[in-house]
Amino acid sequence: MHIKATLAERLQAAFAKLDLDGPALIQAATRPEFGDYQANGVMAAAKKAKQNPREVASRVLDVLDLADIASNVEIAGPGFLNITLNKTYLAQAEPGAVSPASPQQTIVVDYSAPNLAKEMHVGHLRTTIIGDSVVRILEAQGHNVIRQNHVGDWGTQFGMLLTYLKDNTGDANEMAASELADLENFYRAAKQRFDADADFQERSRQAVVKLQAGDPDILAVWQRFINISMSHCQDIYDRLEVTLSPDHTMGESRYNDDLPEVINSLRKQNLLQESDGAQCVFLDEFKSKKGDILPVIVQKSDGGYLYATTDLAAIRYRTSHLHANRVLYFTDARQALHFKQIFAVAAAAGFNTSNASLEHMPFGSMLGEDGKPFKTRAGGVVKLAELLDEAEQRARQLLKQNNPDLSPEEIQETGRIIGIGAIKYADLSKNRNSDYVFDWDQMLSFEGNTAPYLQYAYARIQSIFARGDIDTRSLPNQAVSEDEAERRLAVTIAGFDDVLQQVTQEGYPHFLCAYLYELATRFTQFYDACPILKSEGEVKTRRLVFAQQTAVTLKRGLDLLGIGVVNRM
RNA sequence: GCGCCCGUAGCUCAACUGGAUAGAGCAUCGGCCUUCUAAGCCGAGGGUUGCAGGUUCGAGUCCUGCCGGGCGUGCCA
Repeated sequence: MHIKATLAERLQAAFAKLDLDGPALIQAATRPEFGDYQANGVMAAAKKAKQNPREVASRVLDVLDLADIASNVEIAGPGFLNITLNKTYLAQAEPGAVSPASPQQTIVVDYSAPNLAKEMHVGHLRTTIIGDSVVRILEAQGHNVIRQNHVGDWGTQFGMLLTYLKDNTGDANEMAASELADLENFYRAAKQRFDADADFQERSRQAVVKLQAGDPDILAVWQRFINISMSHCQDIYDRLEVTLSPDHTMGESRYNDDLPEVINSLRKQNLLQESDGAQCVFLDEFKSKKGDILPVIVQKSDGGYLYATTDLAAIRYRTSHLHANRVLYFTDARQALHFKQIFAVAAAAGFNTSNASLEHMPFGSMLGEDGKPFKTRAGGVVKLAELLDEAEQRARQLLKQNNPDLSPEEIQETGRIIGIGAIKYADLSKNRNSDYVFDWDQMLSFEGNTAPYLQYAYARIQSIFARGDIDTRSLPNQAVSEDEAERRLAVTIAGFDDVLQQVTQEGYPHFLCAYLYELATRFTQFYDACPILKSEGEVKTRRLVFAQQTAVTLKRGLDLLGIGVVNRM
């Protein structure tokens, strides 16, 4: 249920009766003594009407109808309205339920997009994991979500790789996956040869030309290479339990045929200008103070196309064929200007045929401990696969140490879920805007505000049910809270739906993390203070219901982050 | 040069987009396991939110100017 939206509606109705104008500004109360929710909009509305805010608050209170929702509303400070929800209203909340959004939209989400010339490294984590979480939540809200994995499978670097591959396998058509088992090494070796050997360079360039012209031989080699590289990515996706599958791959190569059309269309609309031999679009909005305009280059002087061209073609496809209402791009913040430019060109050229909202959801770079862009000591990257291995290993070690009851099979599987969960949560729980520091120990921490803490709370609840031989299906669906600890827990459980709305609005899964952490914390406090199995009668039933509601909400919330739960750990 | 992002406790991060006394985790110090899992709970210390102005009932958040960091800025993606 949407508590905030409901409260806002009621406030708006009261405002309307009093000819007040402005948003209600509902938010969760900042302190327990301020109730559960607070409305901050009265002060702004009073100001607009040039009236005394406390008097206005008093009149709003007179006409405000919250009888069925709140047990208490009071005016505080300069004109805050502090709202305490009533217990029966709270008891109606369905734990973990997600209300369908309205309207239901078609939302294209562009995320992950690894470069298939290389192996996935830790830098790909954020786009993949954050994008996947947002996708899951949007789907839960009933939207028609279309995943687009815009992989880098085209361009000059493939000329080099394919030539090197042919040189080293004799018959390239028979190349085995083993040659490409370590893509990172393969890439490095090819690059070395490229830099050292002029003849190799020339053959590489020819290979690119052949590839783009659709030469069947080179195309077959390319396809093999892509398939193998893509299967490496898929292994990572599977391990991470990311919902991407080969069906969602829509790489750069797929737009190849439309690139000349993009240029033609721009030319027909007189948007194209030649500058130093390159085809450019100049738009006034990229004019500097001095008056010079930053061009968007869409075709190189040698006739080749660029990523701007491909992204324009992608906008055409996503709006004309996929009929997107929103397109969300989860990419590095360094591409901010690029997206601003192509969105502007798309608007000028009429490419956005479904009038979709094109939204770049940038995230910061990963830095090393020294605050500089992240590199290993050797100057390389940390492979994603290595990070996952390490996480699982550490989790298994801890499991063995902490819980001798677990079987080797259980340690294997539970270690996987906990290790992967820790990594995902470490990324998801941060505001994606800012740069962040990569640190093994921090990323693989299992204490405090981490996924294992949430999983631990869940496991303890399951343990209660197991020990007490409780069939959760036999429990009542609802319970009315009695004491303050229960009531606060109930308020938190009821706020789930609101948080999801907040997440999908602008693509910030860290709000959901913060919410789940608070939920788990409140439950653990409750758990610590109030024995469940040792209590009796109605009290016991009530506590079991709250435990169950917490478990359901935790599981659902973690699932929407793409993180699993375990019954024992 | 111009543009974008960032600067919050020793460290890593929050702060629901202008709200009340800036919150967590880690680390440090103290307390709690014969009672549902101590990956936990309770408590303590730790802040001039980079600096200086401004806007207003109210600013970590908005505006201006500095300082510091990252990134981008015509044929890589």
